[in-house]
Amino acid sequence: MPDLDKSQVKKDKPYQLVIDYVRDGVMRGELKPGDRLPGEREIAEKLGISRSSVREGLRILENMGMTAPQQGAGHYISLNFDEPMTEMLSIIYTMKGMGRDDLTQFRYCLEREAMYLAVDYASEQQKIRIQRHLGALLGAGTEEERYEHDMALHMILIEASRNDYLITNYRALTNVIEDYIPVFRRKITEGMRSSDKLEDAHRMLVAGVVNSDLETGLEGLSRHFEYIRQFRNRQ
Amino acid sequence: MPDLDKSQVKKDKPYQLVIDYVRDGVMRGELKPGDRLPGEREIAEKLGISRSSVREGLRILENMGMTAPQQGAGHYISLNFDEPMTEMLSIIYTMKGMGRDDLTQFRYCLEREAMYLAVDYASEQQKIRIQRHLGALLGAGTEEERYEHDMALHMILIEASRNDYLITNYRALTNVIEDYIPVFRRKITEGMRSSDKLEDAHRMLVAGVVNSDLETGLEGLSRHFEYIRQFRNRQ
DNA sequence: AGAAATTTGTTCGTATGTATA
DNA sequence: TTATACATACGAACAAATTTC
Repeated sequence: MPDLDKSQVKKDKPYQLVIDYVRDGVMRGELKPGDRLPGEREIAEKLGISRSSVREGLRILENMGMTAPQQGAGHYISLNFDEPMTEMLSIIYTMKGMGRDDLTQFRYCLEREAMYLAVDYASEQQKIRIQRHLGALLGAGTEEERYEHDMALHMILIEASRNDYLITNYRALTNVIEDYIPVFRRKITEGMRSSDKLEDAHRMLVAGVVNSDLETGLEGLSRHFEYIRQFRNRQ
Repeated sequence: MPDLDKSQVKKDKPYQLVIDYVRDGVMRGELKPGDRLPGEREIAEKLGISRSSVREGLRILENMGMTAPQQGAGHYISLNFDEPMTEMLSIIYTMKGMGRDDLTQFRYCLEREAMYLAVDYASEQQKIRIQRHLGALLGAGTEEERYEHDMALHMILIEASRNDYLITNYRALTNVIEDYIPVFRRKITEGMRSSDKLEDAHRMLVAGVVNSDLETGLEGLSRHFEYIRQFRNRQ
C-alpha cells in the first residue's frame, strides 16, 4: 500500500519543474519569443535534476509549441501554438470519432459569430481584401485557385471579428479539415463551379461584411452552409 | 547552412516513432483505453531506439492525455483529453493575453449555437435535469450552491446540443474561466442574488430548451450575456 | 577559412522504488 | 515473503550541428 500522506512530501515530477520554469518565465514577461533558454545542463543544475529529466520537460514544451530546439544552438521561446493545437484537436476529434456533420456545424457556428462581430469591427483594408478574394473566386479558372480564395475569404471574415478565441479555433478547425477530410473540401469546391447558389452565398456574405449589413451577411452564411449540407446529403 | 533536401532522408526523430506507434495502434482499434503498452525496454527494442527516447515520447503522450503511466506497472491507454486540452488552451489563451471580453463573447457564441441544436436534440432526461438545476439555482442559499447549479445548467444546455466540438471547447473554456478568472465568476454569481433580470434570463433559457422554443431560449441567452456585459462594464 | 568550444541529439549503464504473482 | 518485471531517475559518453574565436 502506497503512503497516502504525500501532502507534505509533495514530490513534483522532475520534468514538471522545467515546464513551470519556462511557463512562469513567459508569464512574468522575462522570456519573450526568440529568447534563448539556458543550456540543458545549466537548467538541470539550476533545478537540481538530471539532464534526461530536463529533456523530457523540454520535449513537452516543444510539443505544446512553447519552445523550439535548435541543435548546436539551444532552445528558444517560440509560442507558435497553431500546429500543436491543430494536431491535438485532430487526434481528439478522430479519436472521438467526430463526424463531418458536427464539424461543419461547428464551423458554421464560428463563422456566424464572426459575422456578428465583423459587421462592426472589419477594417477598411479587410473589406478591400475580402472583396478582392471574392472577385478572384468568381473568376477562378482552376480548382486550386478557387480553393485558395475561398479559404482566404472565410479567414478574413473570422479575422475581422477581432476575437482571438474565434481565430484560434477556426484556424485549428480548417487545418483539421485540410488534413483529414481533403476529399470533402475538394468536392465542395468542385461543386462550386456549377453552382450559382454557392456563388450567391459568397456574394451576400461579403456584402454583409463590406456594408456592415448583418442580415445580408447572415443570410449568405445560411445559404452557404445550407448548400454544404445538401451537398453532403447527396453523397 | 543545413542541407535542405531532406525529402528523401526523412529522418523522423526517435520519440516521434513512439507517438506514431501508439497513435496508430489506437486508430486501428488495436489499443483501447485500459490496455497496457509493452514495457519501455520492449518498445525501445521494437522501434530500434533507446529507452530515453522512448520515455520522451511517452511523456508527450502522457501530456496529451493519450496514456497514463503507473510506476512499477506500465503505461496504459487512457484517452482522457479533457484535462490536457484544457491546460493547453489555458496556456494559449493566457499567453496571447486574451481578455475577458473575448472570452465572454466566445462563450456566448458556443451557448447560442448549442441552443439552436438543443431545442431539437435535448433528451427528456436532460430537460428534467435542467429544470431541476433551475429550481435549485433560484432557491439556493449559498454562493457555492448557486455557482454549482449555474454551471450545471449551462453545461446541460451544451450537452443537449450533442455536438462534441461544442462540448469539448465549452468544457475547456469553463475550466479556463475557473482557473484564471475566479474573481470574475464569483462576482457574477454574487450579483445574481439581487438580480431578477438574471433569474429571468435563466428561466427563459431553460424554458427554451424544455419547450423546444428557440426564440425564448435565444432571448434568455441574450439577456444572460447582456447582464454579464453590463456587469463587467460596471467594474 | 579553419579550429575549438558549446549545445542539442541519442544512447547506454546503473541504482532505486513500486507493483504483481 | 520472495522474486520478477517495471517505471523513475541519474550520469557518462559520443555524435551532430552551431557558434565563436
